[in-house]
Amino acid sequence: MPSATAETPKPTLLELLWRAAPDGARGPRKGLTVDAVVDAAIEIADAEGLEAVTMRRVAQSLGKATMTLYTYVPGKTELIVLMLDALYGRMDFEDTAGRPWRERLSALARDDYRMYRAHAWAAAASQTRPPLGPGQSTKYEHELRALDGLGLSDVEMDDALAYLLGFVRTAAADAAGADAEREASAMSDQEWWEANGPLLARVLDTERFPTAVRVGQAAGEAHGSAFDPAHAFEFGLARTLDGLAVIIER
Amino acid sequence: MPSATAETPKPTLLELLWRAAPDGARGPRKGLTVDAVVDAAIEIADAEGLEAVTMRRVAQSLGKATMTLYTYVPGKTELIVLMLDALYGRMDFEDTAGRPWRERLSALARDDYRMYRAHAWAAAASQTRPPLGPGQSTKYEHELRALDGLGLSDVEMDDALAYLLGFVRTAAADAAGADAEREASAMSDQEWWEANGPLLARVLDTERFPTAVRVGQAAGEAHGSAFDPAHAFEFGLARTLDGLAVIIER
DNA sequence: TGATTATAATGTACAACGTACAGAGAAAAG
DNA sequence: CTTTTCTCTGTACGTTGTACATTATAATCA
Repeated sequence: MPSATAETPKPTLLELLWRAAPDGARGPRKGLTVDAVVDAAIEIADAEGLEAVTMRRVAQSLGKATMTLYTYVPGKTELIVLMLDALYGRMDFEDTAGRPWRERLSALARDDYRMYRAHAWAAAASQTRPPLGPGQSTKYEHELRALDGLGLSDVEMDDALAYLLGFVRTAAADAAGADAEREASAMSDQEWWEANGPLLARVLDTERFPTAVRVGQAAGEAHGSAFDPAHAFEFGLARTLDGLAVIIER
Repeated sequence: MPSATAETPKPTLLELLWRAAPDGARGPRKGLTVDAVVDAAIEIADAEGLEAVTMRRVAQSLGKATMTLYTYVPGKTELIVLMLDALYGRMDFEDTAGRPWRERLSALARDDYRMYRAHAWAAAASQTRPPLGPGQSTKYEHELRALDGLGLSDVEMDDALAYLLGFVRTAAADAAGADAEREASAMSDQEWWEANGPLLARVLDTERFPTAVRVGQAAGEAHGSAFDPAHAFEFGLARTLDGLAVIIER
């Protein structure tokens, strides 16, 4: 009678993040690593967007069969978490030790924003409370240090950081969205107005929507287009820091 | 020789949003309306999440064949836009005329947050600059009126509103994400710690991550769990209004 | 050394998705 | 009555994530 089929203790997500899975000693040599899979996926996402990251595509870029990936990663969900943690771990942060708090937090925000802009898929994929992988932990530690010693309680520090990073993530996602939309439409602003202007003029009458028409027009003219992500980021960052100032300089 | 195949001028998204498509006079009677399709889709999304909204599922709930939907809606992308605009159009806003600006903006944020929480799928699906459908236009008009007469320029009004709503959307998406995660894991905090505690203790050493460990612990204990969406919303709203105060009370 | 056993790698297969397309039938227009 | 146009539908295609069985490989144990 053959012994009961051995239960392969499949690694948890956390073990995977920390690369803490004991690599099996028995079978054939591994032809890949988790890092290789993650890197390949990031490369594809950077070049062609997250929707181009399919298991087949990643495997192909590694010269392996699709199902081989599942030796290294439990599924696509986990792969994306790993991709994000890798990004966090590779960020380089501006050194702002000793500078005033406003500059420190501003640098934090800009570091984050730069990372998101360099990997357009990341803002949409990331969550507010990512799992505590090594990359996220390193990032979190660095960010908290910028907030330490400002007179905030520990809980306030966490609140403030989550608030600041939430703003940056949204701003980056909006910027990426605006890019994608512009690319997808392949329609100049002029063409768009020729196609949609008449209807809008008929339907957005100044009787029902006086303020919207006035403000929308002003905003559109000021930015030269419907939405200016860079301006939104600068405006928002200033407001966010002003908002935090109230509890920091209290 | 048969005449050239007639070109059905398929309606643009804007025409669809404003229900401005001329309904064809020729063929059989329509068995549905755009609204019926949109409502059915919203009902499914509310009950089972956006990922349950498939063309087959929506059609089935209307007692029609799948492809019938494409008579009313160009595709799934457009359907989701229509769903969101419908939500915006049905919001009811707290009347805050004459009240101080901070209460007015706070009510705006809470109205928005309430809508997102009632339709958990909406925060993730919505964009910063939604197409100018009737719902979005009504909402935008109402919101701008709350910002009018505060001494802001038109461009600043638009900036401030986008900033405020961006915060609310993110907070709502985070809250929905936290709900979903809790539901999906089906793991009590205690079980989670039993499974992952040992690894975390080994790997999150206080040498490398002193601040992160300290603050993370404090935050976790304060909220009784890793993340408290309601608290994050209140904290963030206060900060956001404080930040806007700087340009409003200038 | 030879038998055993855990593991890596892979091919096949399946269910689910959005939607292109062609055809059948209905109603208005000529 | 004929023609035209439109609604509705069934079938089918390409794509997705991944379950599963199989084969090859290497370390372990007798």
